Amino acid sequence: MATVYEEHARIFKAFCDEKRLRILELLRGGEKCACVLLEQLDLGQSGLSYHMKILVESGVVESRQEGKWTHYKISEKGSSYAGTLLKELTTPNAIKEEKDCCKK
Amino acid sequence: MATVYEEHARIFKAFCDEKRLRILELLRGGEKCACVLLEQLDLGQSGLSYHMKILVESGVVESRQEGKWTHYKISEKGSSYAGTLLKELTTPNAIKEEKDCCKK
DNA sequence: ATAACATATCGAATAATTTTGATATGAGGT
DNA sequence: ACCTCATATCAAAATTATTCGATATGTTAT
Repeated sequence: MATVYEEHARIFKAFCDEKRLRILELLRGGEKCACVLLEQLDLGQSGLSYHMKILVESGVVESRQEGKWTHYKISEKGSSYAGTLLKELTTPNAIKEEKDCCKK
Repeated sequence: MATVYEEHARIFKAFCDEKRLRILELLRGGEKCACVLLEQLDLGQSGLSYHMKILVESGVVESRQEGKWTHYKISEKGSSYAGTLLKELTTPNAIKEEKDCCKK
């Protein structure tokens, strides 16, 4: 049972790690097979798999199986959702509660 | 010496933790004094201070000193920068490198 | 079915983050 | 100056994330 906070945190975890930011940068150049990512990154096979899982579960990246190879690309839907969510989380509410808390 | 990846990761760390998302939610209601945050959250004084430091260093939150009290609010500038950055990190490059890597 | 290869999963080791309590710093009031 | 209160910092413990190597799963070809 995950709170909405955990769900949201999971999305932004995609952007919180150096290795994953590097992967995203590579994917900005277009869909890439895992083998390409492997040779461009300082990561072992299981390490890449670990990070790709986090990226895919965040929704920011999507994967496509083609025979034994897996291809990854940035999900337009997922990343635009992340953007929308970020804006939501940082936009003031309608309700303005201007209560002074601490007497000066 | 921090890489650009670390710099970017630091910004999104604001959104990667349940407690910090809760704090942001409270700040959406307007500027809040630390004392208010403390009573609304399941956090001790030093724990709040720890998370606020991360939020402020991400640029998403800004703080204002008023006598002995510190007031926090969402930084419009910082959060719009985070939004812009997120979009950048997930938008395809102009350069399309469509090289087939693995022969089928 | 077996072999060869790509990826996923597991467990242990390591590293990073978070929590907690104690103490330090810094501001305001007496 | 002292005292009080708010916040920051520190160090240790607890928790979580990441890495790495070994093994498992799944796909294709023979």
